Amino acid sequence: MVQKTDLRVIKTRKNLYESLIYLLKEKPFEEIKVSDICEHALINRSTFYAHYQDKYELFDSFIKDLKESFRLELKKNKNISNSKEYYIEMVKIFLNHVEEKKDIYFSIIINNKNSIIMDMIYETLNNDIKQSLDEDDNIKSNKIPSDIVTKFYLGAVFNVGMEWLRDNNSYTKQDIVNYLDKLIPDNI
Amino acid sequence: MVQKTDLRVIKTRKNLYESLIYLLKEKPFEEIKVSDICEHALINRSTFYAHYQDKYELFDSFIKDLKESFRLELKKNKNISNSKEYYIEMVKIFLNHVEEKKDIYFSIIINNKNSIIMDMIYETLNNDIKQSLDEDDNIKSNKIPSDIVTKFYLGAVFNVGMEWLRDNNSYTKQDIVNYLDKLIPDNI
DNA sequence: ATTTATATGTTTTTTATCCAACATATTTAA
DNA sequence: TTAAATATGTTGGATAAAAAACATATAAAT
Repeated sequence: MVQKTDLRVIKTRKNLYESLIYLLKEKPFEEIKVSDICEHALINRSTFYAHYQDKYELFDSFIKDLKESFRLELKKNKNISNSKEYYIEMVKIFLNHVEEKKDIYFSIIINNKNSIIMDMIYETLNNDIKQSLDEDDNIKSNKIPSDIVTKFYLGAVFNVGMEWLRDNNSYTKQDIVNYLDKLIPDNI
Repeated sequence: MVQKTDLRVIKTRKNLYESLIYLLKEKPFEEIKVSDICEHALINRSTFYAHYQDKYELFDSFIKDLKESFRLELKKNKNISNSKEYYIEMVKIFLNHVEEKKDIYFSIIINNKNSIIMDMIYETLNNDIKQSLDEDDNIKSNKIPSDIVTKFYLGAVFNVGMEWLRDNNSYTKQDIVNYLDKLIPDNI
């Protein structure tokens, strides 16, 4: 049995994350000092260094956790990977996730860490599909190789989602879902 | 020199307060268990009891702190106590304070702890006037005794503010300030 | 009425965090 | 360019909080 993390550790990390997000809304990442983060988080600086080497490591760790939470949400998608329903469900989860944490994503975007989000999300989605393909042995046979089909729709869905994330106002979540529903053929 | 409180203590109390407020939005005070508060605050129950006897003491302490923060804001009012400007400024500070913490006040109100707020605010305002009268030796002489005048306008302003707090939608802060401006004579 | 489950308090030991002080680096001002 | 001010890392000792276990009390279920 995996023994669970000390509550104090959980709170310390939580506070540091939240402090970082808070400060990212105020000023660019490069201008944020470790001492700022600690001060706002009510964490002693020595404690900071007990957890992270520097603010970069904190940021990485934060992104890693964000990824993990996204991954967990994706896990709820029970459809088979190369089906229309799978992609539609995937994009819904993605949009909900981003909406829920829009403060965070917005902060990351205005700090020009755009590519980090893209990498993070793409990798998570991609792994999800991989795993789902492995678990699922009865994939419909097809003229086009399954991994090609996968990449094709993943790329498509991912790019539409990213566009929605960047340009936050033009379309509702439902719009996006509807568009994708029309774009993806019923039987892949 | 007064040595400052350990950061850990500050955070523990902060977490417990926030947890209480959070839970007060979900269910009535009487239904909230100490264990609920701790669980949501990520605080060990034994730590809770190191700070407070029970949830009632936590609540009292919370109200006390609320009062203190209100008192500090009031201190910024530099006008002399028995002047129109003083009362107008006082009501502005009061309205701002309530607006800023409306989540909290709302929670307290729906839990029928209305009288606690009223007592707390009235007492704070009243003390502020007392102190301000003490500090200020050149109060304008007047036919009516100064303390009567004080109680009169304090009661008036307080009651209007309370009405605004109770009935949260009918008037804007500016409305209230305007009405009071008309109701209070220019030279008291 | 008796069992079962939840909640309340309390205690001891272990540990994460705080604090304070220091040396070193980096930035800003004179 | 040098001095002053901020920021970064590190350390050892003090302490608040966590964990785990226990006894008691209250509420819910049988």
